[in-house]
Amino acid sequence: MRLGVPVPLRCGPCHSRAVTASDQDVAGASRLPDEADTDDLAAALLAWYDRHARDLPWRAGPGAPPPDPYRVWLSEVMLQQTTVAAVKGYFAAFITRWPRVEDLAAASPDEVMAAWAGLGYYARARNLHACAQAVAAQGGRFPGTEAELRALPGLGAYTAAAVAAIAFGERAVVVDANVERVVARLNAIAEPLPAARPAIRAAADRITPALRAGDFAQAMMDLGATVCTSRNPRCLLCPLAAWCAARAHGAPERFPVKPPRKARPARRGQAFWIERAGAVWLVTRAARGMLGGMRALPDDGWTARADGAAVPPFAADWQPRGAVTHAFTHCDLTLSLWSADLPSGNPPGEGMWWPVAQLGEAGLPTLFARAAERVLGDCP
DNA sequence: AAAGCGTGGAA
DNA sequence: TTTCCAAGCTT
Repeated sequence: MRLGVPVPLRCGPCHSRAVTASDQDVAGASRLPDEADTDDLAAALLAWYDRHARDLPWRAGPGAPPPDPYRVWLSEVMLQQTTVAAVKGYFAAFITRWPRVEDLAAASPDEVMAAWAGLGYYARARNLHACAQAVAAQGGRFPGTEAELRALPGLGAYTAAAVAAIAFGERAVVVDANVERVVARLNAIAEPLPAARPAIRAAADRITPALRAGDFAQAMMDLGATVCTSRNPRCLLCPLAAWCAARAHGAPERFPVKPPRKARPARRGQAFWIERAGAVWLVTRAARGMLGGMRALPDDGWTARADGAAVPPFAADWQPRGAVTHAFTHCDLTLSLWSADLPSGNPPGEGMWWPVAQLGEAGLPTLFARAAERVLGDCP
C-alpha cells in the first residue's frame, strides 16, 4: 500500500517518513518492501540526488540529457576498483589527448599503456584500447543495450549496466560495491559475501526504477560514497534511513558481512638499472601477469608467488642502490636495486634505451617509477 | 569459480 | 603504523 507521506521532490532526510514498527523486524528478517514502498524509496533517493549529486567531470548533472557514451565508458573503466580522486586527472588527460573513441582507437597500444601508467590494474588499459577499436570499427557508436555492451572487452556485469543506464537511459540493474553495501544494509543481509551477491542483486533489481535509471545508479553510488560509507555511516543524513533494516538493528556498519582477508606474503626481488650514455635500459613486461604490458626495469623474475632468483642479467660491477617497498594486492614486495654502466653493446634480451631525462614519459608503473626515483636520488 | 590483478587515501 | 578498500574483469 502507498504510504501517506508524499515524497518530497527537493528535500533531504528531514521529510522522510518516520521509522515505523514494521521497519524494525526481527533479526535478519527484514520484510520485503512492497511495490509502492520501493517507488517511494527510489523517489526519495532521486530527490536527494537532485540536491546532493557530486559534480564530476564525466557527468551531465541530475536530470540532464545523457552524457556522451564515450565519456561514460571511459570514466567507468577508470573507476573500476579505483577512487574518484585518482581518476580525475587521468580522465582529463585521456579526453584531452583522445577526444573521441576513434582517436583512442587510432593510438598505439604503447601510448595507451603509458598514459594509464600509475592508475593500476593494467589489463584495463589493454581492454580499453581493444574496446575502442571494436567501437571505432562500427562507426564509433557504442551499442546502446546492456547485452551488447557486455560483449565488449573490459565491460563486465557492472560496467555494461552502468553505461546502458547512464549513457542510454536503459533500466539496467547497476551493482557495484557501493550498491552492494547500501542494499545489504537496507535489507540487513546477514549472509557473507560473495554468497550474498544473488540476493543483493535481486534486492537492487526490486528498487531500481524504470525512469531515471542512470540517475538512480549514480545516486546509489554517491550515497554509498558520501553517506552510507563502509566505516562510520552517516545515517542521520541518509534519505533512505526510514527503509534501512540495518539501521533499525543499530549496527549498520556490520553489513555487508565480508569474509576474512588473507595475509599478504612478503616477497623479495631485484631490479637492475643499466645505463649507457644518459639512457637506461627498459624492457616491456609480458602482456599477462603483474604489470602486464608495461615498461619496466629488468628484474630477477620475482612474482607474487615467489621471490626472484637474485641473479643479475649479466656479469658486471653491480653497485647497490638501496631498495623500494611496494604493496601489491597479493604480496608486499621489497625490490633491491642495483646499477651498472654498459659502455657498449646491449644487455641480453629485448629492450630499449630510454633517455634518463625523458623517463617521465616512459610510462613506468608506480613500482618502477619509485625505483627510478630512488636510483636518481629524487626520493624523499 | 576462486584467484590474480595496482594504487593511493582514509581511519 | 597497519589495515582496509574504491564505480570489477578475466580466466
